[in-house]
Amino acid sequence: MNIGQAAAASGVSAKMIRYYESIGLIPKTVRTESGYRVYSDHDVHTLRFIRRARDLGFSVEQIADLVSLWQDRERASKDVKAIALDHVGVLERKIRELQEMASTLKHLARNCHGDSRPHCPIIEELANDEAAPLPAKVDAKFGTLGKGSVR
Amino acid sequence: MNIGQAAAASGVSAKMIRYYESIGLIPKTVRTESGYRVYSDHDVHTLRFIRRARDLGFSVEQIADLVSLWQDRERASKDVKAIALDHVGVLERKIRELQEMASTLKHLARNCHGDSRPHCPIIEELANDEAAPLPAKVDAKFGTLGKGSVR
DNA sequence: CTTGACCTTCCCATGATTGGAAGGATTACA
DNA sequence: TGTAATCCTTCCAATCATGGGAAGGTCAAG
Repeated sequence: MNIGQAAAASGVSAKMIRYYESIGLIPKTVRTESGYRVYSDHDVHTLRFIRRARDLGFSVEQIADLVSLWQDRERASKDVKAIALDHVGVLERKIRELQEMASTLKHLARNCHGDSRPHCPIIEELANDEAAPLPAKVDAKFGTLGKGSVR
Repeated sequence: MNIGQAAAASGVSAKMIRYYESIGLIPKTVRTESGYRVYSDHDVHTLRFIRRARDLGFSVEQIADLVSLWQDRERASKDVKAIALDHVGVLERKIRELQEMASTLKHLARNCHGDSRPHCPIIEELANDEAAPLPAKVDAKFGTLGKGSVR
């Protein structure tokens, strides 16, 4: 099957399939005479594995590890579990960080009349030179608020 | 004061101060004869405002809006509140998304022995072709799991 | 006057993903 | 068979906020 069909069957875009190939996450595929990539059901299965791992927020680097453990029938389950739990830790730290932001903002918003007058605790807090610095940022993975989806 | 001192006083790195200037978030500063940027206490105050907004996860675009509302003494507090609440919504969606990932993973990890044997429900779930697709991803801001800190 | 600490601009990298251009291949239909 | 639509290919650029580093100018202390 062609890359478009593999994309549809796996839920990974054709663009990303080529990208994953280029960085070595998946091996180079067979090509037709005219250069089209050809995928098997097995390849699609691998792509689905990758997509599911992405859906769980694993980085491509971690996915590479997971794929190789997946393909190693002798793997120790503790190696997989370690990657998963490490990732859970990262996720939970990030969640806490976002929760702090949200609760601070909700608190400020609750005290803001939200009318046409200028008085606004939100702005005042941002402008407050005495404000306690927010807790030091974890070396949080999860970049900043870009446009991408987490997928 | 020089950019390095302004950076130390505001908590915004010199690199980022130059960047904010280049994108127009802050105005171009006065320069010394030799080209050094010169900052006043007022500039530092603005930089602190920006840093606090960043700490709350606002995008540079939103910060530009917040800064101009801050400087508008006639602003309506509802305009500020709208930005804040919009951001709270984004934060909360993201939190929910991460919580789903974490809880799925914790559930899987709980059922993984984590020993030297190969059996591992985590890998099996990732490889499971019947797996229900995860809920459609929100057009989540907050990119993927990159290296950056949130700051 | 030298040394070291600063400053300047410019380019590059990050991570995952999308967009698009230019051009070749395949397919469907009249 | 001709042609148009739809695929595919590679390559380059942009995203977002940030940091790294090079090459070179400036300044202050010794």
